[in-house]
Amino acid sequence: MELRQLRYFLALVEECHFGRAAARLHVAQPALSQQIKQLERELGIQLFNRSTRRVEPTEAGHRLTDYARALVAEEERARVHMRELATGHAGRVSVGFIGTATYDVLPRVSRTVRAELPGITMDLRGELLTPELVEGVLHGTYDLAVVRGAVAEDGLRVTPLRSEPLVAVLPAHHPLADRPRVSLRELAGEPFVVHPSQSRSSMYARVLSACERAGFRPVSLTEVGETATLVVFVAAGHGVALVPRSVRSLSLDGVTYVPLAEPEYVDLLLARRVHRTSPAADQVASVIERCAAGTAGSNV
Amino acid sequence: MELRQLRYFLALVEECHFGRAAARLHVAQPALSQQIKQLERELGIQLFNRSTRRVEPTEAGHRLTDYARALVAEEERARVHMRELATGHAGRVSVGFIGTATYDVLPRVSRTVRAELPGITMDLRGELLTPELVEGVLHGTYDLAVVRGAVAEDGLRVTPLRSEPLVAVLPAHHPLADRPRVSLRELAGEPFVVHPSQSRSSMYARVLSACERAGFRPVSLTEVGETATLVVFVAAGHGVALVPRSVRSLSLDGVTYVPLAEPEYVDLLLARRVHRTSPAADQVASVIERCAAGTAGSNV
DNA sequence: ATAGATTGATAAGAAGCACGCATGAAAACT
DNA sequence: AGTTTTCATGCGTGCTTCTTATCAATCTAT
Repeated sequence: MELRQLRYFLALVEECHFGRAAARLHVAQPALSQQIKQLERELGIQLFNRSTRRVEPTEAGHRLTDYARALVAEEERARVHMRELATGHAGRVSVGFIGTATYDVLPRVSRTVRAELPGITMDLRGELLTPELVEGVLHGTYDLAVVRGAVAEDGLRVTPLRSEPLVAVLPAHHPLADRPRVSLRELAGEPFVVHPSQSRSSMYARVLSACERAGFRPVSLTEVGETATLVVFVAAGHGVALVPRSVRSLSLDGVTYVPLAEPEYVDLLLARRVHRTSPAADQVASVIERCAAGTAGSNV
Repeated sequence: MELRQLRYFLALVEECHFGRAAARLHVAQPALSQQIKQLERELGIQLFNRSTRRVEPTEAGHRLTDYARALVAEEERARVHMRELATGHAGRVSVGFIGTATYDVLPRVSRTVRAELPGITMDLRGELLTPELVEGVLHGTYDLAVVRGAVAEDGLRVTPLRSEPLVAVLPAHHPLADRPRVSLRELAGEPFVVHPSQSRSSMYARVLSACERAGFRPVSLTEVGETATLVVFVAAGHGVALVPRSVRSLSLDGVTYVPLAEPEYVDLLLARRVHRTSPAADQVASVIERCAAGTAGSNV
């Protein structure tokens, strides 16, 4: 039994006439006769009572009609679904975000995809570290990753999303907290709360190099795993911190974000696989590009 | 998209290995590769990520798996159903019964078919007249008909079911009602209740010819359409009647069935189409033959 | 009743498709 | 580096399906 035979069969059921059914199928009449006959032979039962004057389904023919319709309809659904997947209008896409994009880009992307690509199911994870994101994308755990720092890996395509200035995170009661802007130099004596070291987070190196340019090394460093924790630590008075401007989305009592006098920028990047890329992931990638660009934390 | 391709596809999904899947399908490996590739080309989307070391379904492949399973399962159900129809284990069979078989053979057949051929749906009609039964069978309204009288029609195959003696139907207060048997001659003066004339019922002619052999013509005739009505009329005192012995199944207050002294027999016949016969109808036909034979009203 | 029209079945040749074999290329293991 | 495993490709073959031509049966019309 093949779908083609069932399509022929259904046409004949609906037309009750070999000639017309064959015309509708764009085949010659003998082809239809043969295929119906073969179907009957395979199933071991007559499907039509036919004379030169009348063609009508037998009981078996009537019963088979239901199955044939169900099969052809299911095929059509499969075809439509595959088409959606092929055009990127459906699918499951998993995206990983580093900590400092978790509270700003992630929710925007989630909202936009839900609105514009309703067929796509998102699988979002935030507060991740660049190394695991890179490996995750290469390994297939994530289709896309929003990372920071120059990532150059084989099999990975990395495109810039935006560049944003660093801002200082200060406890609300800090003497500098009310200033319109602070110079990095003024934080020289402060203990710092930073993202993980050992190149697990690119922010760690970025913050330390900024301090170095300002002519000092932080007197003490407290490492925390997540950006949310970092802000909480600052609120608790464990020190100060430098974060990309968009982290301001994460507002918390007892914490103030103050722009830096120095032009220190960090880049936000989108990483995707070179091979094994899905159309749905491409669609989501372009949404991410728009979401990151149209943000308060954009360049300048 | 063809079912063969989907079967290949499913084998590959399950084996995740072209060689093994091909072996399971009893085809060479290149054939499988080509068919999968063609399916991918037709659907416009990659279904497997394949290297020389690993084969695994893409997301599209995973999604298609559900559809493919559904399609193959539905095909199997269709095949099984067609097989049942072909072997006569399923189907719808309509059987028409003449009046005098309605209260005896019909319920037996109904019960037996339900018990022995649970897949067959019966469509039973009783209290019909031979002419409409014959036309009904030829026209396809009925697959089988239980009739009386010698029916010889083109396109109809008629086989004897049984022969049964006529018995007299008398009102309970009738002087002859208590006799172990009555001679037809003794009913000469009685008004008769009979089945329809004008050869619409074969019983009409049968009863009158029996009377003629006994040397009389009934003084009056009341025609009724249904056997049940006939018995009711006798109970109401409108006259006496002759019916096949099996009508005794229809017992009614105020009515007695008394055997005839004369050996007057009527035949019960099974009529079926010569062409356009279904296996299910054949199965039911053999049930009818058994039910009619193993009856109190059987010959002798 | 005979002729013509309609319609499905059949036969034979052509076209298309799937298949098998041989082979190639890439990746993993020794 | 050599060997093995495994999927892809090219080509020839055979089966399947299609088309054309024709037949047989049935209905219609004169």
